[in-house]
Amino acid sequence: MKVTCFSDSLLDWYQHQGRKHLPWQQTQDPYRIWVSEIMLQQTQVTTVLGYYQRFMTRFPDLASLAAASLDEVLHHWAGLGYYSRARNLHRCAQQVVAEHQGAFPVHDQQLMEALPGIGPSTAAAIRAFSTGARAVILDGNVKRVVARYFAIEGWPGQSAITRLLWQKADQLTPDTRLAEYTQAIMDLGATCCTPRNPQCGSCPVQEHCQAHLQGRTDQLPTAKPGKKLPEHTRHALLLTNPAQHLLLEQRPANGIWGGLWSLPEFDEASQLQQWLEQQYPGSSLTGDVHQQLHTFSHYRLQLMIHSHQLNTDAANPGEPRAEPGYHSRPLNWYDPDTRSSIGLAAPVSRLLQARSKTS
DNA sequence: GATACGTGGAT
DNA sequence: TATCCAAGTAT
Repeated sequence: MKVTCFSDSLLDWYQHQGRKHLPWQQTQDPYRIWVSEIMLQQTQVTTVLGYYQRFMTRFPDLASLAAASLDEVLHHWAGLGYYSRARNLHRCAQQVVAEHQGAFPVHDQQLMEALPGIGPSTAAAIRAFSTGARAVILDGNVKRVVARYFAIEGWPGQSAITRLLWQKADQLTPDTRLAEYTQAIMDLGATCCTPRNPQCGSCPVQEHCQAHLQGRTDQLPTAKPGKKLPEHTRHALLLTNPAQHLLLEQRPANGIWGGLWSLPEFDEASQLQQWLEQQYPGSSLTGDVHQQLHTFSHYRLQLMIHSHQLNTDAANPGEPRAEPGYHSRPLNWYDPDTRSSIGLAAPVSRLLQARSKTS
């Protein structure tokens, strides 16, 4: 059968060419596998390695994660991006403790998908790796391999295409050796069937790959329709007190850098000025302004950073408080030297990085 | 169904 | 430098 041919060839390739020594491959513990799968969502292996090591050292099991504060979880996630993953990870840990007696329902795909941050592909990956059950994944690697193997036209972002890819991925998935197969098809996409310049010469299924046979590997899968990123400008306040602490504001749980601590941010410079004078009467801006450019997947952010140093007799320097209105979020002074366990947003970590370089 | 959500690696 | 895109999910 064709199906058997694909998985057999792939598994044979995996024996020699596959990755088998990644940290999360040395266990069948659903917790460890789960953390790795969440971190690896839309994130490359090399980026994850360091984060995973530190995270597992601090949160070695589900109970330790469930008992931790969200701030500390975000502290260990800061820099990885897509922070809803960290918030959902924390929520999920508490939910598994409360509703599943501390054990992931790895034998039930639907129950797994019901957990925060776990979708169909992640649920399948956790199940395949921890139990060896037959479960079908569809990540970026598999999409590319399947789209090429069957020469499926159309951008995978369209739901009809995704549906078809799921169906084809299911067809290719064998009934046995699921842990190996799941790793193998991801490895093939990551190291052989790459987005550009795929190494078809060393591909175990090249003889049956429609894209290869048609010489169209460079056209499949169909590229995402390109669009220009919109650009936004916002204004951030870099306020320093006499102790050289920075004023940070916790961002709302939704939106960019959700739950992380960042510089107080405003739509307009005038709003920033107004807020500053309200909080610290008699203060005036130093006039030092510099820019940070942040490029996200969906827009570019020009952040104008307005620096200001509070003098000693400024009112209430230790306890800034939010006014009701457009700013009513938690505020805190942050000491860069005694790093507390909170998640710092990119604008802050970039500032501190630049600062440590010059000093 | 389309959009929001981060950051860094690769080319 | 610019662009793509990565072990996707939630809304």
